[in-house]
Amino acid sequence: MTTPEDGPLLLIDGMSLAFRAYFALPADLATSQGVVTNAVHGFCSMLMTLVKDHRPRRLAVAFDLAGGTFRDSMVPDYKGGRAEIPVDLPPQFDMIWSVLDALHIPVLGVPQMEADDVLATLATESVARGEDVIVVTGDRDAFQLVADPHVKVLYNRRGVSDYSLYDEAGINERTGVEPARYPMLAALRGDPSDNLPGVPGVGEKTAAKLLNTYGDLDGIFAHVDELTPKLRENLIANEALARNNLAVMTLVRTVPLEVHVDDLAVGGWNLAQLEQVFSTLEMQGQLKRWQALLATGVLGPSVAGGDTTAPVPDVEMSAAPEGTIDELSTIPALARFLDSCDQGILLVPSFEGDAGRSPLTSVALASVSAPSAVGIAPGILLREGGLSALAEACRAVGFCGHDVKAFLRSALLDGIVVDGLNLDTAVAAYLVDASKDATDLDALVPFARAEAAPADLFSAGNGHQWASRRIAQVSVLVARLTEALNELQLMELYRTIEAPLVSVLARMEAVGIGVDRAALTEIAASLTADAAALEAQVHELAGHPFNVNSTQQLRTVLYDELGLTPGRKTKTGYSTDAATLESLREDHAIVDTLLRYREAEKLRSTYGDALLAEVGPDDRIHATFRQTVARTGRLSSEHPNLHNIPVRSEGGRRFRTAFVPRPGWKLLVADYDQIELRVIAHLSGDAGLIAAFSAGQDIHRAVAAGVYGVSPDEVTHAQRERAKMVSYGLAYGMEAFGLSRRLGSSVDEAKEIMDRYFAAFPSVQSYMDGAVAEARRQGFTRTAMGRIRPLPELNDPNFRIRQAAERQAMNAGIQGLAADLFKLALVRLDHGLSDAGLAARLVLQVHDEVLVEAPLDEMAATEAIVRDALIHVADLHVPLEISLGWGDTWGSAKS
DNA sequence: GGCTTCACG
DNA sequence: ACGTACGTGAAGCCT
Repeated sequence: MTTPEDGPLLLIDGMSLAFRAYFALPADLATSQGVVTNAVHGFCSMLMTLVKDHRPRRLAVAFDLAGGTFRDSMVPDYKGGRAEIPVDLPPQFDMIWSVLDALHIPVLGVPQMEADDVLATLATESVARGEDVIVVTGDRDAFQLVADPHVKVLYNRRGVSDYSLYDEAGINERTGVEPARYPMLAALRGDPSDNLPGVPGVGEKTAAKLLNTYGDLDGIFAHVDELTPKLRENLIANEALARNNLAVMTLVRTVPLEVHVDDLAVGGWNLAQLEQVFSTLEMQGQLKRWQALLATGVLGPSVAGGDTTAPVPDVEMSAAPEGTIDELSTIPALARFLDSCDQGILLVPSFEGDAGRSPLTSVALASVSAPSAVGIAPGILLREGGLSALAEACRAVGFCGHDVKAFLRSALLDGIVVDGLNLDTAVAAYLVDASKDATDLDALVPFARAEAAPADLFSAGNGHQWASRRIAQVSVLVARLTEALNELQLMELYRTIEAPLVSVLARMEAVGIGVDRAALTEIAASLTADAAALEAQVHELAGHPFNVNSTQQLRTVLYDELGLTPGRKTKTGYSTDAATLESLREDHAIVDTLLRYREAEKLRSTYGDALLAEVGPDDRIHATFRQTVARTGRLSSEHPNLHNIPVRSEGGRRFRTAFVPRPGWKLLVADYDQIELRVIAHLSGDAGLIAAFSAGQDIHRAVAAGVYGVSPDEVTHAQRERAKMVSYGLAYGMEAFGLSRRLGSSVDEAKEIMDRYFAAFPSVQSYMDGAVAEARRQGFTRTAMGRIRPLPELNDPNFRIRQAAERQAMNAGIQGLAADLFKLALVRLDHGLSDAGLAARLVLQVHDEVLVEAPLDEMAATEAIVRDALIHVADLHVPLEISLGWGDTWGSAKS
């Protein structure tokens, strides 16, 4: 057996192996997020087989670099006619590099050179030292290397396991000529895979015969007169072609490399890194197999020190067309740079602290057409006039960036409006797959290597290298996501709703909502007092003090010490939630006090001091609205969350009186009436529901009448309430059990009610069934406005998970379309106000509700615009209606 | 960082 | 036999 000490140099053409692997394995080999990894799987398996079978002492993998090669200028349409590279493949090159990184296997690539040229150079260097070489490739060009007895070619015909190992005799047998003459053979007969035309009338057999008779092209052309007239004519007419072909086919053995054979010794792999890479790729099986293989020592020792990260000597990779980073320290320099960005601007801002709320540190810029030339505009320059130059350029040529809302917001704080957003890669990634964190650039392009930056910047740690990497990532994403949006038919949704919404939200965040500090302080103080008093009472009733906020301690007190009957169990023990406590209310006085304490404490801790702490020096709260988190397409709010300000309880509602308009202005509050139920009516096309909505009936009363078989005016209050619960429960895919709990009735009774609902409104049931079936068929749901939501769990082996996914499938089209409509309404509203030249402005949105503040003399115009924007947002089978009111606080405006 | 609870639509 | 209504964000406890 060969040992590492005398094993060969194994040189792998990574590109051709990756291609073979890609086409050999099914494209459904993917991560749970749908990232296709079939080529990575195949490549890793092939690599493992190679290592096992050949025990290389040295090892390297070469790739072609993007940007073409010197041969492109030698042949018209070189390698033309090849199938397009599938979109799923290029991202997998990055993943393969990461695996190789962790294995400490050098990855080589030289601009303008093909992988085989690099391999030929290293093979030549190695044989000069008398060492054995095996070149692994799917490209026949490499046959010429076997001319040296130390070199063999492992030729991959197709698939992952169909190999032939050729030595000199093997090449002779296969091609009819000796290896050194193979390029001449190909030059004469042409090479279909490189799109090289051959000499007419000269095929494989004739070419071989000629070469074996006359030795080489010179020999052939010196003796053309000995050939048959037809052949002679063809050869003479195509001499230039044949000679050019030969030049193309001949591998370059003198590629200038910074690594040499001695740098290619195996060893130095990093298990922790490998674990990390395979875990990201969700390739646990490969990890296990590699762990076992590495333990045998075939790839040498691991990196010294165990898990330290030693950089792979991929020296040649950094010889890629070098990126530049220029600090644009003057306005003219910035202007010059912007002028060069005539195809659009890539933009990556960085902030001193929280994005959008703190000053800009700098903005990294690049032209879409030349992303490796990065310009950094420092914050100082931007604040001293640079920002308006940048904004002007953005408007003129358009710009792309990742999560740009914070940048827009920040510019607004300096009074600059930045228009011209072309592609926000975070928003686009969210549309493509809302189930992953679209803001995490490193997760979206985990394996993309930045265009190499000058080495000194890598060590300088001044942030420029980071910015340059970001620009490179965004550049990759812009291309990929534009394609993905088109492919998934999401581009219209992006253009008409999501992209304009970015600016609308930025403006709304920058404006913020007014807060009456004094009122808020008072509410908080009174709740603090309430909570303290109630806590004391709870301690009294328990007989001793304890931390009431600790569910663990509370469990002990209620169920062990006081002997109350426990109900539902959670993962960690008996539940103490409100529903459970409600059922124990009669059993002990402590329960009621506890519930009141919980409410006061919740309000105090979440909306008291916490909200107060968010109020800025301008007496306003500037929350952040996130456009890329909610899987259904809704927005979310954070820092603080203004989407859950209390309204249902008397005590909590008081907080809404602390939200106020600008002094002297009025606050308009408008919300859709039952938008989700109207969406259900529209989507299902149910005649009964549509008739009820169209007639402007009280929908819950109408539903109750249908369910209970009475006329609308006979419906009791209780029946109406029940109907309401059924209607909303339906939108969530609720089952009889859930309904019974909420109605406080038996499951049978709940079942009966649901049956009657579906009997009265039959199209609703078929819509729900259809939604699930469609989602299962496609793997995702799609709203009427095109928004998709992947639901891979519909095929989960676990019944519970599968059922949850079915409920999500039922809900996604409903909540999703409601979200689409509302977002579009927000855009229309915002644009309506500015088109009318009003000072009135959006200050807040809460899923189906908008708050607008307006000067007194704009109230009428504002109201008209809001009504129109919301009501006429889309033409559904049912009318959309809103409730609208004005006031001096959020609390009083909402009727 | 996971868990529980609870505020909203 | 299982769990049981969708979607968020935040606070506080505990490991």
